[in-house]
Amino acid sequence: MKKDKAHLNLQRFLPYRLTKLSGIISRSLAQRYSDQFDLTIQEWRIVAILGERPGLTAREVGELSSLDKVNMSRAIDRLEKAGRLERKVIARDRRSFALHLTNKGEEVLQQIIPLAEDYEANLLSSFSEAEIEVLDRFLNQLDNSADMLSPVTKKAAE
Amino acid sequence: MKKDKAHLNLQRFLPYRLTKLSGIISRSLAQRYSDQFDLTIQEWRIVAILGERPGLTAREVGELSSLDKVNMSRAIDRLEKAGRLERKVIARDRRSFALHLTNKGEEVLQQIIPLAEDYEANLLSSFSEAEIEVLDRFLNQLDNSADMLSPVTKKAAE
DNA sequence: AAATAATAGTTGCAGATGTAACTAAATACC
DNA sequence: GGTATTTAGTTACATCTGCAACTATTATTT
Repeated sequence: MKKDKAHLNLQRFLPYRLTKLSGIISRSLAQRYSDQFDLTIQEWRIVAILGERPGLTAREVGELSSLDKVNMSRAIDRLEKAGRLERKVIARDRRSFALHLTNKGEEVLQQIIPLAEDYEANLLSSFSEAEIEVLDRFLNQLDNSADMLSPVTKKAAE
Repeated sequence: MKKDKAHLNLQRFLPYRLTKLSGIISRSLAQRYSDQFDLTIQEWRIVAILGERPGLTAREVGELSSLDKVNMSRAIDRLEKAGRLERKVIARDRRSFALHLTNKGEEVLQQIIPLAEDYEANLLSSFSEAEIEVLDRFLNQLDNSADMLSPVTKKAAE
């Protein structure tokens, strides 16, 4: 009698597909950032956030960039040493600093933004406007489901 | 005169969104696999592939699971030590082995498949059948674009 | 068929990353 | 107001990961 074995096609398994896709994209972007600006992806995220909202603390930037505090601490160190970011003392809370891009940091950001936008546009070049909106909605739906399915996490990073 | 600074909203940046999403999903799945089966995601991929196609070599499994040869070598070691996989000598090429799941490995696979399918179904619970097809197409389109945009890579893993 | 190049897989090492412990400061509690 | 608890950020340590060098075997070249 034939045993009914369950089968699973990995190549069609959504978590695998997403991880693979995001890996390819991340490696490709990391390469560009690193080659041209000596910038890691973590640093890029921080710079991007601070460009929009200067003066946030490490914790706040971390929340917006999905980086935990250890990652933040290290990336901020590197950015500061590279002269791209500075910490300003906050009077009312001397545990944290207000983070600001320096001119140098701002310059990097201004150079890298078109590059990032260009990359994104290329990724989406086969999508119509309407499809991009649908994709956007799909990603939000997946985010929501994924959050629901996540064990309650004490990670600071979300 | 106002400086025209470029802005970029990280939260809406597709590579960021994909990385974040895939990270949440991967961590969540890794947790489950690890808790219940003491299995890493790499090992899971290998087991899943071998369940469908026993007898492949490490290189072949690696291609199908996007794992490079170093990752493969290590994961195969762990699976073998756990008694979940065995290597069989191939007469015509003594550099490689034919990989097979043991009964133990097959058992793990049979237990884990429903869990994985259940997780995926939950991820997609807010999607209609038609939407799932669209999502599938979108992911393929993104894969294609991402591949085009990747620097020619000698990675064995794709 | 000897020499050369290519391939499969392993291992050493270095850098990256995550967890947990730690310090300093702020907040809550009594 | 003083003690206990929580929070922001840093650091130490252990693990993971990726690259490059290596071994063994097979394929190619001449």
